[in-house]
Amino acid sequence: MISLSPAEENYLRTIYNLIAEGLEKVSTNEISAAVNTKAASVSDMLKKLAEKELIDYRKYYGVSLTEEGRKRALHIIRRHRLWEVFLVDKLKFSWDEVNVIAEELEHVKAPLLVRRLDEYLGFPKFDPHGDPIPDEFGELSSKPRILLQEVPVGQSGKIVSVSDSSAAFLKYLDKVGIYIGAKVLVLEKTDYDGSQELFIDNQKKVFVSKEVAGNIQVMLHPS
Amino acid sequence: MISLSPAEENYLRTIYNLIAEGLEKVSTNEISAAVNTKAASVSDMLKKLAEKELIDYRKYYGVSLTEEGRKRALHIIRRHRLWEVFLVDKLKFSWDEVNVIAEELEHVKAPLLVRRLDEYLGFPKFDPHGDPIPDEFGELSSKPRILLQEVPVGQSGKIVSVSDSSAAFLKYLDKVGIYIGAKVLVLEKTDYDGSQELFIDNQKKVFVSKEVAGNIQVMLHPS
DNA sequence: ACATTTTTTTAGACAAGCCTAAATCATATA
DNA sequence: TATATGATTTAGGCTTGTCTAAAAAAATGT
Ligand SMILES: [Mn+2]
Ligand SMILES: [Mn+2]
Ligand SMILES: [Mn+2]
Ligand SMILES: [Mn+2]
Repeated sequence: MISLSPAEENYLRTIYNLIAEGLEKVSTNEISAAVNTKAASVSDMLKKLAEKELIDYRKYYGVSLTEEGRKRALHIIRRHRLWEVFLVDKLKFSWDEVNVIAEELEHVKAPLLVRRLDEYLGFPKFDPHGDPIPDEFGELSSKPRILLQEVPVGQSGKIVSVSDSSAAFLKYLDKVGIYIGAKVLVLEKTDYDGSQELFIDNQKKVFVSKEVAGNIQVMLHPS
Repeated sequence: MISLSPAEENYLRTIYNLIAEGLEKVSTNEISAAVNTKAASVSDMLKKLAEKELIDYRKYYGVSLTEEGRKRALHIIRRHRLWEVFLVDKLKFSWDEVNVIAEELEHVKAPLLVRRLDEYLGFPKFDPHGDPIPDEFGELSSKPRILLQEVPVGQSGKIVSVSDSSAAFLKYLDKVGIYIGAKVLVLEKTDYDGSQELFIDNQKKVFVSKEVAGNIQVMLHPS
């Protein structure tokens, strides 16, 4: 099992995350935006990853992960999310600060390290953003989720994760009082622009745009 | 304050450590051995580091650190040793396992991370090998030390650090019962080969070669 | 259907870090 | 002091990962 460079790992994790957003293939430009690298460079890298049989790559068409690529991506994501838990639980970072740091820590590949860290953290199942942490074998304990966007008026649920880990987005959520675990009730929806009015924890009314609601996952309460 | 690559950091830390062994300049070949890289490549890198004014470099002569280079080296060493403490104290690694892992972790350069880690560990002053951890400003709290080699027969002291962090050496010390903090009394010395007979913790007799005694530092008990 | 725009790939270049082989310098020795 | 030996540097080359500019393919709009 030949080892991957930090750059290769970043591409694999990025492709996995983009695909996890629903799609079954990703474009060069989407990857380019996500890894903050010019499309020409991405094309180069995709050729190399395809060469190593980590992705399926058809020119001008798009990219998906092979079984091996998926397995590798999940191991990287496991490291990434465990470090995020460490940073929040032990070092008292806030959830908007940990993504960038974990992007560096995720590439440290001492075999025992990840297992010991996992144990030390008490085998957490989810990271600070509500995303599931794969186990050693790359298995995900997934919960049934629905986008906040999709929750009908009158329905309530619990916020279980967010799909944008940028500091800007997370700080915005902090500001309006939305957090992982919060109870959310959809009070009203505006068809015109897709914005919603929410009732958080039976306490606080919050207006959110369609963009925001599209980046929040909810587990519905039985209604 | 322009940021250094992992490779540059490894060279700086290595040069610092070699110089800390007593010498005031280091040779290309010594560095080559320490970073496990061919001498020709070391020459290349030395030119670059001199260009950046991190080292004083005179061709065919040797290398020393500039003030800036020393400062940088101490910051890298701070990260390295703090991670070593983390690995031993929190993740229950043994002291012979942590050097290689810390060699990777030391390059993670999130500014807040090191301070938080330091705090989390309780501001340790020494790493698992007895080496002092520089503070944020690069200051070292050094204790007066003497090589075990140099301790006269009949004198006793406390083992405070070891200057070889290889797994082989540290495992050997574990095996014979030598550890940081142990009381050591020199029972006998053989002039011929420089080997010694020691009495550890008033309990156990141990024979050590000159090589071993040269890699152990002792703080003498007032006699 | 054709022209325009957007996306993607190719071509060519560059810096970082490494290597081997061939100079060159320093030194130890005869 | 001339020479052999060892240490160091230079020359030339390679891989990785990036870039810009140009070409090619795909998508879009009229
Ligand atoms: Mn990363
Ligand atoms: Mn996360
Ligand atoms: Mn290192
Ligand atoms: Mn150490």
